[in-house]
Amino acid sequence: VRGGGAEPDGQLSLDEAEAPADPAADARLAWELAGRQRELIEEFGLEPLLNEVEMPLIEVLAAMERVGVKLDAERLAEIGAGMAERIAQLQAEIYELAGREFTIGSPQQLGVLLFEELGLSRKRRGKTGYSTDARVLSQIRDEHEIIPRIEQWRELTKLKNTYLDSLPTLIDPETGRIHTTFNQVTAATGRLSSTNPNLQNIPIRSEVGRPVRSCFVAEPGHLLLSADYDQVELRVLAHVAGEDVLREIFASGEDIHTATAAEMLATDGREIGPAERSKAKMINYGIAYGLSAFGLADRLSIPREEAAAYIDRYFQRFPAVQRFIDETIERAEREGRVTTLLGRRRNIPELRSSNRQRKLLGERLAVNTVIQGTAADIIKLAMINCHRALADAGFATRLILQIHDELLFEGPETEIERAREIVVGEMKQAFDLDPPLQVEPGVGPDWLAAK
DNA sequence: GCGATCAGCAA
DNA sequence: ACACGTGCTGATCGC
Repeated sequence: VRGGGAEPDGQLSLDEAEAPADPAADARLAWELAGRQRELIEEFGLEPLLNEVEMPLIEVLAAMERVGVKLDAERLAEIGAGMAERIAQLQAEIYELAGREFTIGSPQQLGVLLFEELGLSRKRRGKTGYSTDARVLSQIRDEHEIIPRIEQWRELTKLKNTYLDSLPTLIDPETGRIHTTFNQVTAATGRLSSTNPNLQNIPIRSEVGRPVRSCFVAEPGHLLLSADYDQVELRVLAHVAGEDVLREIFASGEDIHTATAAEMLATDGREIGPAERSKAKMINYGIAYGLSAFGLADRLSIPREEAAAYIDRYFQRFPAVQRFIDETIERAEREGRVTTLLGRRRNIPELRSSNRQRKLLGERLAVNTVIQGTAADIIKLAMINCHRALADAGFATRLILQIHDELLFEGPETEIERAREIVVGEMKQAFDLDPPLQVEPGVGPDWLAAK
């Protein structure tokens, strides 16, 4: 019996008091909804996507959730203890510099202290008051000794609260492992999501966050195998846009962001250094993630006009990308929807909005959904194929996580090299793309070492 | 206890 | 004046 109080992770609730008043009516409703859904699936030509991708994926996801992933709880606790000490020290220094105690974690109280009592430069403001987010703090870092300490305090408490303290509570006593829930139907683009816990946002970028990732480990005698698609979204873009300049960059094996920077900026005789690469990278990601000129300017901390100029420059060098975007938007406006290469469909009602900003959002969603959704289709196919190929080979290596463009496997060390060959082969062949898909594998005793 | 708000992690 | 990719989680705060 499933009560009205289903758990957020979709687990069945057996609370007698929450049992439905009329279970037969509930069952009938589900039956009737299924009939209507079948009609729509047929009308939209979605049977192949349903039958070849989403349905076969269910048992792959179920197996992944059942197997789970091992966490080194002792190591996690050690890292957490070190952090607790550092947080306490920072807190004392912050109170000392502030001249009083306050709730550091309250943006409201922090805003009063920084901008009213200490008189630091106010940057942006939110709905309710001053913004104190990471970008604001980095801009006023040199104005007061308290700022770098608050930045550190924020980073450490975030890591401790979100990962170090909560992950161990989710270890299943039966298996000693963490069992996430993958949601197949939440993300509008067709991506998966992960909850309770979310294992798709484990830190890796920052120095202090990275050790958290090394706490995800293989069982004794086993190893983790991580296999990443290299630049899958930009390859999808090159493919769907038919952009030969982009294809040539991939064929040459050059670093994509450096090469993009060279295309955009080198004609001015500009040297391509880290700053140029970083701008190009942001533009590449901007296209893949559907960022506006405003969002791009915000990320790069440059005026919007300058961001718009970079985007213009990008389109001059990659004209087929410009054509693809224009055609995708035109068609989406006519049809009210977009589809991925495998026929996944997303309605974009924003395109009919009279609000200019909302309309522009719709345009970016239309383009972004084709790219991100196609990448999601491809990796889902790869998951199904890897799962089947490993089983057919009689291997004990199991798929345990999917992180959008990465698959993580765990297997006996004796077979992991052969498993790697199978996985890389299946991932590359999952879809016939031009430029072709490329996969970067790595093996190690923990998740950090495997990358 | 709940929702709104702010903040920050990842691909 | 305002705007600002998504999904998930945690803390604070006011009701």
